[in-house]
Amino acid sequence: MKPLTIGRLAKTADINVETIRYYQRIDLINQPDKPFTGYRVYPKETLSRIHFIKRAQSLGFSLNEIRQLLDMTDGQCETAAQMGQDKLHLIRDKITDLSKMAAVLEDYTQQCAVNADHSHCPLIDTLIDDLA
Amino acid sequence: MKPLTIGRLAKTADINVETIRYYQRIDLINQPDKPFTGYRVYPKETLSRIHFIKRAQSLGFSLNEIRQLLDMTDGQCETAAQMGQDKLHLIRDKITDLSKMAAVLEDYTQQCAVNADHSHCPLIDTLIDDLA
DNA sequence: ATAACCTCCGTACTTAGGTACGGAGTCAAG
DNA sequence: CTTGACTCCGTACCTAAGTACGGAGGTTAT
Repeated sequence: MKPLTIGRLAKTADINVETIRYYQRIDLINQPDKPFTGYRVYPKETLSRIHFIKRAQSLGFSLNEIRQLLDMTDGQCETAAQMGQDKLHLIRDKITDLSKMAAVLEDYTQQCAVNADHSHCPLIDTLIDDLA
Repeated sequence: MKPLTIGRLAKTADINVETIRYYQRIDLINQPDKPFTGYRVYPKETLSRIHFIKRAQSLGFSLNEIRQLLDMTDGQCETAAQMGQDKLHLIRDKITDLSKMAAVLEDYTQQCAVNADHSHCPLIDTLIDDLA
């Protein structure tokens, strides 16, 4: 197997080389030691880590929050439980909000379909108030 | 009732005056005409609009996406339906991902509680793989 | 063994979403 | 009728999350 250099890592993770370097700079992933000669080689765990980062990011977590989530999984099982709970609440809240949002949008698109009368979109204010 | 000047609007919406001005610059809300003398006065709809923006933002929508959502409610009922559907899918996907995330986190915190053995957090890799 | 490609590293630039500043005008309470 | 607070506007600055660049050196396919 070819050594997992930064370029291959980037390609595999479908992410920019510069982004990896950026993640290293901000200590999200750690940079393997540079061998006496040649290029740095990354362990496959780094790939998993990047996957996790990307997924968490797509869920609206900031890199700082993600760092916390990762630190949480990296050790210190004890102190972490509360943080897990906190994040969990955060996530549940997001889900609740998104569900409302989805309901409103569904309603909207449905009304749009039913109401061939396009002169007034009936949800202008409804959209806003229903979210409250 | 005192006229809704930018400062009062900001205070009511719990948002910075500068942010309102920023939203105006990027055409997210529109700036009322300046009277010959005196300050601009905002209609109460602007407040609803800001509420919507903030809420949508907290759901992970960018200001650009929010502009689209708002344009959608502001007129052009017809062309908008598809966009509503698209957003809906996007939201549903987010919900799905968040649910998985929540499940994993729940599992994690539970294991943490059960496993008084804090020397190894059992979910380091699980967390990552379970998300796939 | 040499061209084509990759890595390394520092530095600089970019976009999104704001915040801060400063001077000039406006308003309102004492 | 003045003093303190607010508005207006332009411009500049800030953080997060990258992206781009460029030269010097390492590596690999032909």
